[in-house]
Amino acid sequence: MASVTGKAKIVWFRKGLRLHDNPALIEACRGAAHVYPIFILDPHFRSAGYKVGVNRFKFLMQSLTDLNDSFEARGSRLLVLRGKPEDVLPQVFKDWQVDELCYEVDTEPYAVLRDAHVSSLAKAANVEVKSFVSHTLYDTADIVERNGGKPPLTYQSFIKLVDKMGDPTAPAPDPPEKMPPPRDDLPGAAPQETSVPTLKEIGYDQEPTAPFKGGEREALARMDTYLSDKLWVANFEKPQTDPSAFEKPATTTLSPYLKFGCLSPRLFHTRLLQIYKEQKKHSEPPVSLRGQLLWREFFYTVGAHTPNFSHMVGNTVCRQIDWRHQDAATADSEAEQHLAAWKAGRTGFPWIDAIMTQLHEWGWIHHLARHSVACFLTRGDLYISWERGQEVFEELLLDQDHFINAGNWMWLSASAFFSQYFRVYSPVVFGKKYDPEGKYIRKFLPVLKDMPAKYIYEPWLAPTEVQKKAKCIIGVDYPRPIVDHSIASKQNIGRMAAAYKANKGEGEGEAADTPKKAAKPRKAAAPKAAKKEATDVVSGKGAKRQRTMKEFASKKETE
DNA sequence: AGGAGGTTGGACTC
DNA sequence: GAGTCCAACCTCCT
Repeated sequence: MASVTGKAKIVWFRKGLRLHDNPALIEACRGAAHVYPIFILDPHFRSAGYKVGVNRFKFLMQSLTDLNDSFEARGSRLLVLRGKPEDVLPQVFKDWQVDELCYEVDTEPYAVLRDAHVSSLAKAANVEVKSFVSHTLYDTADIVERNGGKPPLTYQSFIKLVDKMGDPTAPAPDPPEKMPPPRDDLPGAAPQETSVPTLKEIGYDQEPTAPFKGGEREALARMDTYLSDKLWVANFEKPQTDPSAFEKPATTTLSPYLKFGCLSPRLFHTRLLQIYKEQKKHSEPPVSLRGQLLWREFFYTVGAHTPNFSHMVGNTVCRQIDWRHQDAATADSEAEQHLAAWKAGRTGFPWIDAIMTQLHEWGWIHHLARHSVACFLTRGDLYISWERGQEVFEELLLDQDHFINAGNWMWLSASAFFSQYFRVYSPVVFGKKYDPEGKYIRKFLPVLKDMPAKYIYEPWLAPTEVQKKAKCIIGVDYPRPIVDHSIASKQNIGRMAAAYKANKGEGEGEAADTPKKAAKPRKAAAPKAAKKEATDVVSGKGAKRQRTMKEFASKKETE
């Protein structure tokens, strides 16, 4: 087509803040006289119901600046527009005489509605819309289709489906070295009107504190650094990594870059497969590095195909549980206080409070640290709804990712995917395993820096003299624990058991007294009971154990 | 219908 | 460090 005069095209960045593996950008450059790379500052992401902490916003601004630099190096620039996409886009379609709009598929609920609306507006304006899957390894709709139209609910069944699908599509080729530039002289396209905003312009008055810098170049450099240690990559096992490591975090910390698409998951995946090929032996999902990418994919798949995935009510995969704090209207004041203490890192459990402090300061905490604080907030200690925790993570995490955040909160609260609610993380013991000296606590809670290691995880047990010497009086300089973990966790296991039972009843409807329900536990219990008696006689622990269970049962009844 | 297995608990025993 | 128990969950697969 030699006669083509050249079109005006928009490539709309939302996630996918990168030039590599960007099929929408490639398409936009094809046969275009003018390409307008845009990002829209949508007020939705700063509305009352959706908080973005200053650290993540800064990360986003850095990513946009980096993107702009890369475009400038190619004779183009990034145009940052302000307003609702539904208002902004029809205007520029007209003003810039746009022929085509290209973007990456975004499957989050808000994005799906937004993009459907924008597509219809584009059609009305005679603008062709082209979208591409590049934020996930696969088109999650394909995975669901292969599973008979339903998303797989276990990681293993998900892996099986993915294995059958073969390797993901290879990353797209790099964009041209010289790009068709946008015009400066059209309304709303002038460089001074479309620059990357400052935090002040947006209305942030806090100083960002996170030690991670946003952007594609940073992402690629970081990936290269971590992948250069091929033995480490090949042997990576997530559960073996140390949540208390902070001098050098024990994992790649690539999650914020994947969240914003500064790094392509397909590129990362390709690089991992290369290394696996070179190294004969390597770890496997779920614990391997590739397994981590597939966890992301798993939650994107289930999340995108489950209604109300980020809420308990109306969510088909989520167990309905009578949390103490389901919403602000019904929560009692104690639950309100507990939630506030948890968020602020003032629970009186140094391990929990250090993690929450790191979350505020860094915008990132290790996966197992997330487990600790999530279990503590929900089924472990406070019995507060996972949705409240999800909101806090949504605000504070750089890598906050809609489906992954919701999925993991449901996991940890034993609301979905995971159901062994009696496996409770101890806010004292768990961290101690990794960091007996309490270096991590001393780093993030300096008030405890002189507390002897013996008491660093339980400072309320330190004798007054020790507290005085450490210049940290419990109840004055650092809070007393807001709950007794051994009492609270036992009580909550009982509540969870009751909630599970209630859910079962609901599910079965009138057939509540079907023999199936009674027969199952009875059959399983018989051989085990005999075995237990035998070991109890030997160990002499039977009586103690039984008493504990009775106490626990009576507590449940008097509630 | 039943069994296996489940990314990463904790306490205790050997 | 591995194994067993706690008390019993769920989904998937055969």
